[in-house]
Amino acid sequence: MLRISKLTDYGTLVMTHMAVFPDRQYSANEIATALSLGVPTVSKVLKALTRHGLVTSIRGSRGGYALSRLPEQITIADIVDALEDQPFGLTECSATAGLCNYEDGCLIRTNWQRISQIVRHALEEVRLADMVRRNVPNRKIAPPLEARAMKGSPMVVKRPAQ
Amino acid sequence: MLRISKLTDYGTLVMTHMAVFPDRQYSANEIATALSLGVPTVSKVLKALTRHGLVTSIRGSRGGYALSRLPEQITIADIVDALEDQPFGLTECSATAGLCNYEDGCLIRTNWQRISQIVRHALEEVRLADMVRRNVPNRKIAPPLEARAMKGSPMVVKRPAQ
DNA sequence: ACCAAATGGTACTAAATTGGTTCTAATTAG
DNA sequence: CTAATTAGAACCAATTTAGTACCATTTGGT
Repeated sequence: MLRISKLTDYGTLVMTHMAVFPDRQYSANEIATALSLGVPTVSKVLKALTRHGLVTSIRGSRGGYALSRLPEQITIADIVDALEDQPFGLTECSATAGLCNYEDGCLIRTNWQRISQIVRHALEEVRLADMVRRNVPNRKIAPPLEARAMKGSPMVVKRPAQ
Repeated sequence: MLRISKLTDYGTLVMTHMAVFPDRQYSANEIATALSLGVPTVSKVLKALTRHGLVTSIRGSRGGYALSRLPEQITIADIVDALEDQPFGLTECSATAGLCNYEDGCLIRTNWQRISQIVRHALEEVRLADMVRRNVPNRKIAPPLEARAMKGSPMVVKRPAQ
């Protein structure tokens, strides 16, 4: 569908939420509550992010997660790599070699690889720090009740309440 | 999965195949055979491409399809628009407005829209004409039998034979 | 030592999406 | 009139994805 998966979407939300206070440690529970997402789902995302070294986990009671790098040093591409299928590439054929007999001379493949590369660069250019730097003031006067109820977190998306 | 769908992939194959002789008329059957894809599948793709005005259909006996514009005037973005879900956007939230209460001030959304825009431009910059202009010589000496059997078409991908 | 609060990992189930097929109608050349 | 061909809708099966559940492990506090 030429979309990132929901898990990846959640990943950007979770990471952005954490980037507001980059030094703090957050529990899965806290993040899930702040973002009104399911705890198991957020846990799953955090586990994957941990495995890929984007966040550091502290186990045991009073444990939690913290960014393992500064928000300036984490890109959307990092998050996508952690949560989307690898290898990166908009078509199967451009991502994986050996599927086609004409590979060497196939301009379709070459072009899809070129396009995929551009997409990748776009993802690499957006850093987590960009996600929290609010440069456009929010001009909404009175947010609806539902939104107000979630005021705790700086950015909340209306997703299935779970 | 951050991939185009197979149908869209087929779309680029079909269109590229047609772009080799831009003035010719092709039947669904002929294209399917040349690309070793299923006739119903290719038909489905061609129907969608027709609805979106990328190819012109001629009905009735001795009917078929022809490109409705020159290969220089058709881009990959056109094909994606015809075969992928609309509206274009890497996340649901960036594609469709009104899903979130914080939209106005949400930098996540803004950034995803920015990224989607870059992706779109990349797709718009590759024209069908680029797909057939073979500028890198194919250095393969002896193609495998299976490939040789499909020699009729200039670019064939090894997909389920159906 | 024990318990409570966390994360780690695997596996499962249900829902959504996608791919591909089938069927019938409409069109047109011969 | 018939054969060849596209149009369109509906359908089914396979795959993928989302979300949940379960159990193991770790660790701080009492």
